[in-house]
Amino acid sequence: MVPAPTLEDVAREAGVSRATASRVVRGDAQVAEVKVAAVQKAVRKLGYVPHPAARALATRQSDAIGVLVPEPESRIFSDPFFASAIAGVNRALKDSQKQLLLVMSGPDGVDDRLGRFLQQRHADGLVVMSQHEDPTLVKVLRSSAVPMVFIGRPVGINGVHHVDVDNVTGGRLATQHLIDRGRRRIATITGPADMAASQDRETGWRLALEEAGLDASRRARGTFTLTSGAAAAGELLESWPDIDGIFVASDLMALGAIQVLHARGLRVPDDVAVVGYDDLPLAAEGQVPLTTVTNPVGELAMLAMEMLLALLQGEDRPSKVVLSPELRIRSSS
Amino acid sequence: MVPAPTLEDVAREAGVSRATASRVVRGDAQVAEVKVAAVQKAVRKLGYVPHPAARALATRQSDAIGVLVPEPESRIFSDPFFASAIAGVNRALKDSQKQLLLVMSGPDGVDDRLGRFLQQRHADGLVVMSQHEDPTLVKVLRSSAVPMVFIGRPVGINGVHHVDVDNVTGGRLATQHLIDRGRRRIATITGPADMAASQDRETGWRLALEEAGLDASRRARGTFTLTSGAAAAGELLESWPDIDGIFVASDLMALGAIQVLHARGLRVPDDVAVVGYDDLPLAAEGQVPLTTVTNPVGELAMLAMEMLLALLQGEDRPSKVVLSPELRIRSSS
DNA sequence: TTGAAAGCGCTAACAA
DNA sequence: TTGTTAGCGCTTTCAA
Repeated sequence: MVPAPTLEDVAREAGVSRATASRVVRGDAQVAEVKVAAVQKAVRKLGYVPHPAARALATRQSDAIGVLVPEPESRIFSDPFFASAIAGVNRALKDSQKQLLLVMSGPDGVDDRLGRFLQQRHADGLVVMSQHEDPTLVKVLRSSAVPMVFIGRPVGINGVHHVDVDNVTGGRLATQHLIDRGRRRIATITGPADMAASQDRETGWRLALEEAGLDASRRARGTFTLTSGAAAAGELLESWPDIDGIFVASDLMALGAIQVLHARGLRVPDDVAVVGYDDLPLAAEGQVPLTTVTNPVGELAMLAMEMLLALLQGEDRPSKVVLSPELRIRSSS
Repeated sequence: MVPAPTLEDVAREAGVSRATASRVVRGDAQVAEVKVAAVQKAVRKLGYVPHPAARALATRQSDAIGVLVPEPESRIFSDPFFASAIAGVNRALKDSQKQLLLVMSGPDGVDDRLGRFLQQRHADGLVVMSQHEDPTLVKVLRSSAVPMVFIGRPVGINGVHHVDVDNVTGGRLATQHLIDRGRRRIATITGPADMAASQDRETGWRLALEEAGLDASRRARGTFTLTSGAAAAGELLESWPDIDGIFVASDLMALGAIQVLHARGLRVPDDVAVVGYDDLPLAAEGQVPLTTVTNPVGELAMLAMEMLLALLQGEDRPSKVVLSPELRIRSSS
């Protein structure tokens, strides 16, 4: 294994100093045309590629961005939410030459690996998504000096940059739609209690019902997974067999819920109207095309990454960007 | 932002030389008990964490392992195969202190980012999965000196370390089972033609049929996705309406196929028996619990990573490990 | 515009 | 067992 060529080699080959070679490689300002050409030629000839570790050491930057997803792999790779989010983040990174490091929590939750990761300055910045109200996480994040942008409203941390969609309005839109369709006994299946998105969507549901003078007690909790949606639907039907509409806080859970409704011989939307959330491609394709609320995760992720990159450039950015959700009416309601 | 403490600081605090401090931090051999304690105390007091870039520069190692998945994000995050594989790889990495770098191809295929990645010695080793017969990829991989282990039979590269399951036997098991169930007009839905797993499973199907003196022409191609399975099933029924059994090369495709069968009023397994492949959790949970062939991807991935780690240690390992698949009989056949 | 030289934080001979 | 010292490959003053 021949040792890779170094900047020194390039400089020698081009007949210039290492400093000049470095300048050319980085595209840095004023270098005589002739020398630029000479260096570039040498780079090509030798197949030179800068050594990231050496560069990192000298610049005290890593040229990498961490994407923190405090969820176990099993969820990250099964929930389309993350596919969209990571794709969006990647898109924003496209022409920035930075590495993306995906930091997930192990099956046993957030361990000290994250803390080490941050301290080791593996990454110049951090995008945090799907944050839970985890005290350990909050502490680690708080005590870190690494610039970060959250996707979704941060819990337990104030004054931090974030991008979000208005989930309260989303929940309200969905619920109001059910009311407009003439439904009166409207339940909800929520996400995990410790996540901002869950809380806000539920709040939207409650507000819409209260304004209409309807009862807002029919509620079951899920965890944003398909099976949890099915389970929650079962609970709901157990406690309130009279339900005629459900606002489900995610499409995946809605799909699970519909399975259960069908299994009990209930028709959707005739007997029970269902509205999901997220507007996944899956939502439109299922047996019963799902009415749902848009959740522009990809766009959100892209915005977050752009914001982070700007922050790293030293630019001043508003600390909060909020997008508006829209209702997509299909046949499940 | 206070500068992070360096080894120098630790050494000073502990009253030893930098070399000794380094030895203690690395757990390296003989250092007097007293000094070990002193250094450890200093480390704790200062909150010292080694700087990976500096270490990488000095050791000429990155302490990171690349996991190459030449697929677009959209697939990686929607196919449970990758969830299992990455989980397995992670498990093997658990107590090895190494970073995992996930290298995906962009939406437009394998670009030069991978080449750069390898040249930059971002990773000490590489685990390659889901390899296609992509000439660019093959060339890059071939010309790289980085130790690598493939998951699945490598295509276009010889003599490289890999772990695999016996997909020919898998296809044969599935097909033989259909034959044993009395089916005689047995079709297959294959995966992409340029992937070893597809080729091998199809071969198993063909061999089983030929041995039984049955016709092996009923075939349609999919791409391992649910929708492609549905489409392929449609094609099959179009061309051979008499089909009474289908061996589908992945559970996801099998699910899609069953949707189509149901849509056309065909009962599973009464009219058409279906056998999938992969034994995903999903397979057992669906409306029709799926007969399928186990595909211990997680285990495979773990083995691959262990093999790679051993290789990096300079250990000698057999260049090939093959696991055996098993049939799981459920109600779809 | 260029080059010399001093680090960045760590490891690893080598010598003591 | 310990410390001294010379790098690892790059960036970045500073002077010329």
